[in-house]
Amino acid sequence: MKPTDGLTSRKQQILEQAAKLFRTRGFKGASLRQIAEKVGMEGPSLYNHIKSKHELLSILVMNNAREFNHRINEIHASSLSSLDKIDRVISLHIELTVVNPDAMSLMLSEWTHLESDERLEYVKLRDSYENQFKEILEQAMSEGEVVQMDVNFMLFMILSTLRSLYAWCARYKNYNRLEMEAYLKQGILKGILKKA
Amino acid sequence: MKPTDGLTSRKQQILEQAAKLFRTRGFKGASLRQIAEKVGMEGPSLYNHIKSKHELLSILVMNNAREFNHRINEIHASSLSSLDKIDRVISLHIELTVVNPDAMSLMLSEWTHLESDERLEYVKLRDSYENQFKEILEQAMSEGEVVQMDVNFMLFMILSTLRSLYAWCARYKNYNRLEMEAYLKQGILKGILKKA
DNA sequence: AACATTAACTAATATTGGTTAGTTTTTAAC
DNA sequence: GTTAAAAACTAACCAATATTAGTTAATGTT
Repeated sequence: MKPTDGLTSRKQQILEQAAKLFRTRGFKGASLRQIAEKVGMEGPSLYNHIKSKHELLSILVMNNAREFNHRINEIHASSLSSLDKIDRVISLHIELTVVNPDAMSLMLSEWTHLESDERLEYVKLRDSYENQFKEILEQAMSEGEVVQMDVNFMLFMILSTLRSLYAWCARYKNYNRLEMEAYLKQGILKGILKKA
Repeated sequence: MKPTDGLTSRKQQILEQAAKLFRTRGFKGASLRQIAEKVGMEGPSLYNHIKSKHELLSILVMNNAREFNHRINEIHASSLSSLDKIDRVISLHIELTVVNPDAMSLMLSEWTHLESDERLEYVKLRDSYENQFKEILEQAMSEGEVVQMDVNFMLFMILSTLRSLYAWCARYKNYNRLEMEAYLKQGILKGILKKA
């Protein structure tokens, strides 16, 4: 019974509940029984749909990581100006965070529990992502668009903010995406001081 | 055998290794036997020094949280200018991160596994900390020192960066504290754009 | 109706991990 | 040197958990 209709397939439901529980209790802290209960079945029945507990984490983390990598590739390869590229990367983070905050949270905090093969692939994707972003920043810096600063540190500061976003979306639900984009871009680009 | 000499007591050693393992494997993922091995004894022998696994987490997280709270109280209550207060808070974060990155990491990511009583106390300390910081920002904003922006969001952006610091200290060991302070303050206050 | 497939269940296994009990070794004091 | 306390060890317990095996109910197709 493939999900021919608009309903979410059973496996999709399992993935959603797993994501929520992995996020709140952590991968090790959440049990298959708890996941099963949330989706309305007994623990072992999950194995009719999944291969293992690790598979759940793998799907959730790796899909997101690959999507991220794909999207920044596009931006990096585009013919946009360096500032516009930075702008797009910020928007990308916000979009993926808003669309699937649970997966985002997992990708950033639970990837350590991936099995070794996939952990390696994950780290590779992550490094690649950061490198692309770094190159964009270097470009902007060499063009005199942004201030002269250690690129690694600038990357760190921007990514710190973008990567924490999911946690704050959970706390302050009343922000919409446009507000966040405006605030973030202003804060990152111009800082908080009134006068430069 | 109390630690009369300069050597670190046995319990201190246990705490240090526990912090390292909790950080890399997570609280649930690290076993007492692993901790014991790192410190050079058998698992159950730990109970000659500790009350429970949770006690280890509790000491590591709560000590740090209380220290944080104490220090920001001082800053908040001082007669410094609002900008100087912001400056001090940034320095505080850097100091505590550099001095004990493992404890910092735990405080930020593993506090969810505290037992309920202490989890409540932790959240209280955390909220209190954020509120003090927020008041400082509000003061600076009302004095026209910083740009007009949603205070919660400004708080979020600053804390995101400061709270991620421990992760980057681990990756780029070559930065010293003064460099980090300079970069961080510049980035947070003035942003990355060349022109305002 | 008959049959095959899907997806649920129950029972059982193997492992791990926190913890306790009891014992032996080490350390320090007199 | 004797004794008492501290701190180590081994063996065992108990609970939780991922997973497997075997079975039954539900579903859909011919």
